[in-house]
Amino acid sequence: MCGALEPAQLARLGRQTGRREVEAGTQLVAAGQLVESYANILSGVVKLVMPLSDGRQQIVGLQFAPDFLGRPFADTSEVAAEAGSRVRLCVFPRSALEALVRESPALVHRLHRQALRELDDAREWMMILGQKQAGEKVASLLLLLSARIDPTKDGVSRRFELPLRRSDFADFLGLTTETVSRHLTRLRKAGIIRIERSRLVTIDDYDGLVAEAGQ
Amino acid sequence: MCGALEPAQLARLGRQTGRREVEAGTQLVAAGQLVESYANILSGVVKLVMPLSDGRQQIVGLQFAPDFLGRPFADTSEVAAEAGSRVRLCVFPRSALEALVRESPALVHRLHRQALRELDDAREWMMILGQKQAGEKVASLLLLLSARIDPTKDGVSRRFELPLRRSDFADFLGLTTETVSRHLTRLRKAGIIRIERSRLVTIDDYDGLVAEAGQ
DNA sequence: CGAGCAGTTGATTCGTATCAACCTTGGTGG
DNA sequence: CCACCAAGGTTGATACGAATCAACTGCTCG
Repeated sequence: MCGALEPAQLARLGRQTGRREVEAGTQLVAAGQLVESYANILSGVVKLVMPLSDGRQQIVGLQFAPDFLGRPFADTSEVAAEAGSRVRLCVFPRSALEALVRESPALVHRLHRQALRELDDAREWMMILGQKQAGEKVASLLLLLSARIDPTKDGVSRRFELPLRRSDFADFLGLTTETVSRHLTRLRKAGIIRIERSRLVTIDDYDGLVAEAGQ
Repeated sequence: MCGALEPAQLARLGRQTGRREVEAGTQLVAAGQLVESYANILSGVVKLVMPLSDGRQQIVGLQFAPDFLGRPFADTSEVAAEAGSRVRLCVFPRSALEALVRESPALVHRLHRQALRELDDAREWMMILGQKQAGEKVASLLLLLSARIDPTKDGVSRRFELPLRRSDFADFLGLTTETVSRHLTRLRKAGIIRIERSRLVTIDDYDGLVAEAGQ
């Protein structure tokens, strides 16, 4: 985010920001709560979760570095934010953001673009949730994670640590942990991926995985 | 949208706009196409559709009057727009919008707010697609339509014309037309709704419908 | 070493898709 | 005005995929 700011503004913001580092599972923002601060993600993955009163919940978005975290101009949002992995944040108060927004049109534009990107992501996942079956869903999520965890190398054969548990997969994909596990096993037995210690994934057959995801 | 403009800007925009009225089913924007014009919806319902190469498709949003239609600052969007009912539009060229945006921060803010609202809508539907079962999905969509088609009377016992076919219900909810039909019949036999000529719905038991939707 | 959580695997149930027949509605032309 | 037709919608029988319930394994941490 800070890329859109003037040096003077950056310096001013710097005086008001704080670093924060939290463990996986930490609740960053509760649902329906008015937020008094915003943050940029420096590293790690944040889950955006919508709970239903009976315990069911849906993960409606994942945010990676260097995404902006928070909801400017929001009355209230029914979305909670939770650290999916160990997360480092750069936090600053609501007032600081609002002051910057008043004087920097470029920043507003930047925030608008992120909102549009999140909208595209959300719609892509509506597609996956509504139309795809379990195997395609699991493959699609692996592809998403592989693309966003380490965007540097975007070639074939990747290896990365899953920032989510099986139950997070399930909550994202509208499945159960058992079904997620079965389909991961199926992909493993098909030689498309390898799994070590249940969290470390290697994609051996990238095109195969894309085919499994149904484009 | 025009509420955010100065009178002088409005007059200037007025000279460049045109009215357009289309039948249900008309393709307004094709998927993956760069749009050269924008529009405001004056009446009717527009479906936002994401197609998959094998024929499956997901409706990822519905837009009602007076929503803004189009995608400012978009590189390309994979979303197509199609008239769900007879639709009246107020169309204006891309250049007109861009000129206005350059000089009116209020307009940018307005567009940003709409994007955030659409994001909330999309996430709400991720929740419904991922977590709810067929009966809850159908009830939820009836509630959505009843709330947005005629926002004037928001009390109990409403009556309105569905702007969507059963197959649109299915594409929105990730179901088949048969399943949609079965659950509408179930709601009808339970005395919660009435259906005339398959398109005209009356909600007789609003609280019952909310309960069916699972909040 | 034992407790507890995460993950896997198996047996069964249940909800929705699929396939198929039929009904309804609205439009068209004789 | 009515017969016909096509598209949209409903209903029924069956198949299939994912949820559920349950047992078990492996890991991590006190």
